[in-house]
Amino acid sequence: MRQSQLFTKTKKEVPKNEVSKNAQLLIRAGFVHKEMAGVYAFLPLGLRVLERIKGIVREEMNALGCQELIMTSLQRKDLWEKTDRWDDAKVDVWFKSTLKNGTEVGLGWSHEEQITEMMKNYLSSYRDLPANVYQFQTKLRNEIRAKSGIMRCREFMMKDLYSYSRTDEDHQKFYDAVIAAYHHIFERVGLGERTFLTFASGGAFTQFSHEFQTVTDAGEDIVYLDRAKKTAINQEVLTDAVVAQLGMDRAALEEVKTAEVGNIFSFGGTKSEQLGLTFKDSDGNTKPVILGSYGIGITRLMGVVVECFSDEAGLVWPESIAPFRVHLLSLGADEKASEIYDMLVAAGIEVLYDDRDVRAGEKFADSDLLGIPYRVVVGSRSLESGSVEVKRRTDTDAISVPFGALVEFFQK
RNA sequence: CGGGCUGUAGUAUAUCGGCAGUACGCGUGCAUGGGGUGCAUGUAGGCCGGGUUCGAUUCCCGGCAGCCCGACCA
Repeated sequence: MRQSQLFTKTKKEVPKNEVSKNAQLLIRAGFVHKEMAGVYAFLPLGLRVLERIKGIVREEMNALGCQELIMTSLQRKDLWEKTDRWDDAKVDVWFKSTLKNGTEVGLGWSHEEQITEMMKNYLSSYRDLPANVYQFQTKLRNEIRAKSGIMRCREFMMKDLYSYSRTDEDHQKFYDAVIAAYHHIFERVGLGERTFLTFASGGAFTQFSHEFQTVTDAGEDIVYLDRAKKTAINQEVLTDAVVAQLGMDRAALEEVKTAEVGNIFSFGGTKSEQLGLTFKDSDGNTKPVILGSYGIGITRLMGVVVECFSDEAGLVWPESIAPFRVHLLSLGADEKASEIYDMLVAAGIEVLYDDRDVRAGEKFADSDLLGIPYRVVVGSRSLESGSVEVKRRTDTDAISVPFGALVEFFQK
């Protein structure tokens, strides 16, 4: 894409009243627009990052044999009454509205009830199981206090997966496979080393749920980390008994601040019974479907990446989720730069080409702010030497690559 | 939901109970052209409502909005 055609602009000033690092940088770089507290629009560059994260998650979900669908934001009241979660006293994040005919509807803050109710239409025999479905959906939650930029919003993108299994054993097997897939996802977005499987409250259904917690000061959770085991215990369930049960040594646990990027739950058959989701097993008996739920906050994940990798000059995107792979800068060498741009694009490399008529300093500063992994500079020096300067966003020095070797450089 | 702070051009900020200033941005011109360049010039502002006052952007009250701390957070 030619940068002269990108409608967004960068800003030098940090937005007033915006303390969170991720929001400051994403707004300055033109990745997001803040509509109101906890509500952000994703602009072209931000959307590209979001889509790349979704792409990785989608690949991993599909590899588990999950099927993608999308539910609705408007939800029926009667569904939520079945599990006693319509009452504002029970769930305090509801946005609710009323149809013209007086019918009350809820705006989806979660889709467990709705999706499970729908699945009743399709799951009636053990032959229909297992079934695993997921979606990327905008969740609407009336948070009392939105904060931390895009990390805790009233409107945000979540991937939620629901598993329907025949037996506890089948369920457990899939649950473990999801854990492995989640590790893989966080690895791929660059957060693998600092993301830990964490034992957390299981609510009414099981003793523990599992969270994926990423170490960052921008987080809201406190977990106790066993680095050797790559697992942690959320402060909310930390007791001597729990530490002993999990075979950890309390003295070895390290207290760290983290952000929750994923959360997975086993519901057993309880929720299915509440909702009437049963199946006929091969022995002729009617049994509740065993249910699991698995979430990843896509927009929050993007915020956490920003928090973890950015520096004083701006954003730093891991290659796997960067909006573009290459940022091509023309310094008064538009003809040659355009030629290189066409060549790279033809080779299938995603390039943002800064073809604007602005000062070199501004181009460099913007390039650092946008955080695209590779910067390629074409200028008078290039024209003399027949090569371009290539620099990684995370490096301080550039290397020289001949014009003819450039495509190959980015293809490996 | 408890507590605290704040609302001045598109953005970031200053001043003041009596003509609202600066920087960035945006427009124009000239110069410049490898780390947000220089000079000149133009553009644009007091969140909303009420009160006090000769006069309110400033003081008071209410509303709305934003930020922070805590609580909350399948």
